[in-house]
Amino acid sequence: MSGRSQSIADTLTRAIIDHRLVPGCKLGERELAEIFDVSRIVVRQALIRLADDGLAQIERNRGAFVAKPSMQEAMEIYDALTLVEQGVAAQLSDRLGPAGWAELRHHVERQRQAVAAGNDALADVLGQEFHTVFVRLSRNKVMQEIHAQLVRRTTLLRSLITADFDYCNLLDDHSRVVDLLEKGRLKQAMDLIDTHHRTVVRGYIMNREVFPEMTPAEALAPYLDGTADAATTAVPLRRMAKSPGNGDAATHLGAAAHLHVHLPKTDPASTSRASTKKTNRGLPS
Amino acid sequence: MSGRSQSIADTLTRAIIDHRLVPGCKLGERELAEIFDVSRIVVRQALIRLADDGLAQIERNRGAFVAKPSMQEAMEIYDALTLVEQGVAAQLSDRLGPAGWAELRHHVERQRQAVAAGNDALADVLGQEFHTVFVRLSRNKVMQEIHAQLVRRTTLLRSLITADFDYCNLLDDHSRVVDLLEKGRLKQAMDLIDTHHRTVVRGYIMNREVFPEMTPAEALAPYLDGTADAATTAVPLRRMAKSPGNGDAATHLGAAAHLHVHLPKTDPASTSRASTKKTNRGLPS
DNA sequence: AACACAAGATTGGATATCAATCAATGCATT
DNA sequence: AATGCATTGATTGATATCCAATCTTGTGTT
Repeated sequence: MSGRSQSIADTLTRAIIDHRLVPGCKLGERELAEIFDVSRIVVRQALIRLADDGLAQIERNRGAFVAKPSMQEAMEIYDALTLVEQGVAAQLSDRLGPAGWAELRHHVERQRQAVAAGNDALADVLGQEFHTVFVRLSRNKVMQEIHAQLVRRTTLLRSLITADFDYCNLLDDHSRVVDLLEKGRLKQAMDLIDTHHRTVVRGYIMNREVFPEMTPAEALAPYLDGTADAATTAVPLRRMAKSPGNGDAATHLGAAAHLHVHLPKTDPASTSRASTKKTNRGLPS
Repeated sequence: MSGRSQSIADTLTRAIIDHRLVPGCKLGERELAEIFDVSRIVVRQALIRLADDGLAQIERNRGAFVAKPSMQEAMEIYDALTLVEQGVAAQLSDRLGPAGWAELRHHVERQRQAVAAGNDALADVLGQEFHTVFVRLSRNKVMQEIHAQLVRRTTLLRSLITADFDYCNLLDDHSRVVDLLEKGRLKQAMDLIDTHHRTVVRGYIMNREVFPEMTPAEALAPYLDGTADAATTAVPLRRMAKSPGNGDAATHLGAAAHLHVHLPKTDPASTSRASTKKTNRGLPS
């Protein structure tokens, strides 16, 4: 459909929701232009798209940075997401046919099998996807796009927080929501959706200072080389599971990695490198 | 915050929601660059913003056009708007304090006075604003932005349709929604919001072919000259009221105005000039 | 140590240029 | 006359280069 700037925006979006580009990371025009081998103008257009999507923030004469939402904004994003999904739930409880309910059940079942098989990465993806499938069944493309944007922003948020979830409960929620809706117990289903998201947010502990573990060039490398399937090589979903051993991710790329993060002038030594240790990189769903 | 491209995007947005730039109208880069006295690149960035907002559509190697949503998309936009406002209503019924209710009542009262005074233009604006104020009281900026975008798109839709509303009922709806919500009758309030929007949509008769009455240069002229307050000179809200006399708008700018609209190859004589006569240019609220 | 000033770097934007693509025109053919 | 085809023109997508404004940094002075 569109040209280079859209595909670059897509790549950047992907890198951000994969947590390869973390909030605060500077997205320099010249640097990205070299990485993607395009002119600065195309990069600028891509950055405008990211900013419109809420994933980047452009400061006049200072450049673009990966968005670093405040705790307030995080709450608002989750509130909006809850509102949208509750509304969709209300629509589906009226209008959804048997095929739709079957698709939802099938999806939940696939996730359950992934969990049983210990395939946490797949379970994460399916857990995310459930919400997308849910909204898609509303057959409202406008709503889908709004929801997808909110989901992208919640995914960005997870770069900023140290989470502490009970995954089993969250997984069961999906199943229970489908059950309640199909039985026409809309009110309970909506309450459960609310609780579902509140559970996620309550587990959030924002540590606003995030240190990138790689330069943009390193972060974007997996998405660039030709026809390589990004899904296999690029997604670094390293789930820490229950063993809070020291994250290897922080070290195997080397402490020598440049810190391309925009920080206020607070003394950088006070926030020790140890604070970057994530207790959880999984995706709540 | 941002530079020229944002302000140009704002101006174009304004012109579109004022119905000075109608769906299908070509937004040529070179033409706009001359009008705004900037380079094509800045115009392109502005057009990207418009496209992200759903107000323009960019076709590769063909250029940008004011968006021309299908009937399907129109329904989806209104569904999404209903969903959002119902959700906000649910939140407000729980959380809104006395000051909030007072603000809503005050706003309704202002609109009522405007109607009583026969100031239809002001009543239109206030009617639009009610929905914005309503959502603002949720104190959720993310939701506000989503809602504002949907409202812009509904406003765009009104360039495409021949409407047939009962304005008195629509005005009363606002008042009744506030009453119902404050009394805690959430369900009824949500139904009324649904009915409110359905009433608007049901009045829609889309005539997909819209003919611009002026060139982009003419359409944008009022927004350009320096410090002139656009609100006074630029908004051409010519309400046809109950007298369906032939719209003067179609003639006083001259039939010689260039037709800068993108049309399929259907013979242009079949859709006679008379079909552009609008029976209503007012804003349902 | 605090402040002021100068140098460097980055962004925002203009201009000129080029290739690719689409639309329209005109011509030839049936 | 109508249809089909090729050329021409116009517009977009994109690049390179250049310049002004602004921000950051580093140095020097008090």
